Amino acid sequence: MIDAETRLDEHPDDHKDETRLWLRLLTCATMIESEIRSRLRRDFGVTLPRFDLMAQLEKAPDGLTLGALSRRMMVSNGNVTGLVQSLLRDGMVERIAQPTDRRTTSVRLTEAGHASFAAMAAAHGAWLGAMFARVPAPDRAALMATLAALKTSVRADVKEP
Amino acid sequence: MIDAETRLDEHPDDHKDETRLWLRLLTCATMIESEIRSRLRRDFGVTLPRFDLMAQLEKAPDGLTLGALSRRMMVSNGNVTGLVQSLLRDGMVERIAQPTDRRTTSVRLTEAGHASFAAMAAAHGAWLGAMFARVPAPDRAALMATLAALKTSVRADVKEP
DNA sequence: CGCTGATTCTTTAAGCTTGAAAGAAAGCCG
DNA sequence: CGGCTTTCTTTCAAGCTTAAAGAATCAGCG
Repeated sequence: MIDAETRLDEHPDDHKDETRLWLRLLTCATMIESEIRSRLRRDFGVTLPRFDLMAQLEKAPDGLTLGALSRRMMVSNGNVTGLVQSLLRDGMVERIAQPTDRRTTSVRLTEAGHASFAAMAAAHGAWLGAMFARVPAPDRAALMATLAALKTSVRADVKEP
Repeated sequence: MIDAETRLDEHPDDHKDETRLWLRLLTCATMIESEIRSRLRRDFGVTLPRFDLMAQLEKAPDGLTLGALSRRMMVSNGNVTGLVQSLLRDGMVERIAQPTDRRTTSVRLTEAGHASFAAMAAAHGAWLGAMFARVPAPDRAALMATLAALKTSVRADVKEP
């Protein structure tokens, strides 16, 4: 039993540590996301998914295809279809005719969309600044680096069968 | 303009750093959550919210009220009602008569629920172990600590007007 | 040219989620 | 005791989300 117990000390099979770490990460993300969601609704009458979509378009002045939006937002294709349709109704985004490939339809922010997003982005940044305020600057830098490593680690595991 | 520029160097008003940090945290959480969601569906035919609810009950052998479940899972009350109803139909949980307070209804895992959850939890732990495998152990410890600080920081900001 | 397969978007059904409102039950207090 | 507040659960509408299936287009190839 020495082998089993020795391995247990250093590489426990129950993965309790990883599970706790994951739950803590999830708790932080959920807390922040819930708070941002409710503030966006309260102060701007907008849902979080629509804000996220507009944020992607803000970073791409030439517009994005629905597929590109789907990949960047890490949501399904059909999801993006519905979000774009509702943003079209509200006049926040517009479609761009695509002569080269008629399967794709690109989308970009309208003037109204840019203006609306600018106001929300300012508040959004201020909220995050306040939420992170009590985390020391060096810890933030370390967090940024470790999360990059985690992203790489997860991606490697997902890609391998 | 010296004041403004000086302040900009040390406390930029756009909160770009905090926003990037938040987006990276969100990306990690979303990647892991999506992967776990699809594996739970593929291997066990169960949805992530139901797994989460069963995980809470597993940690509370005496059962939990719906309100306690709602707070621990950080979701709305009505959400828990629906999840419990569908788990009741599947025989995974059972209600406990509560003589002291007839407003509350406690819920706990059935035998079938315990057995079903045990199999899923083992796989769940193994998945997380693999996803975190490429993150060095010291970094994990630091991550754990910094996330605790972040949790405190966010909670403090949320509670204050 | 026509065929085949891949890509892209849309649609559909089922389930999840919130926020708000309603109802039931308990506790408090004059 | 009666009224008030709080707590807990449920219901409801609107919107989000996924997975899977379908439709349209493109690209390559015989």
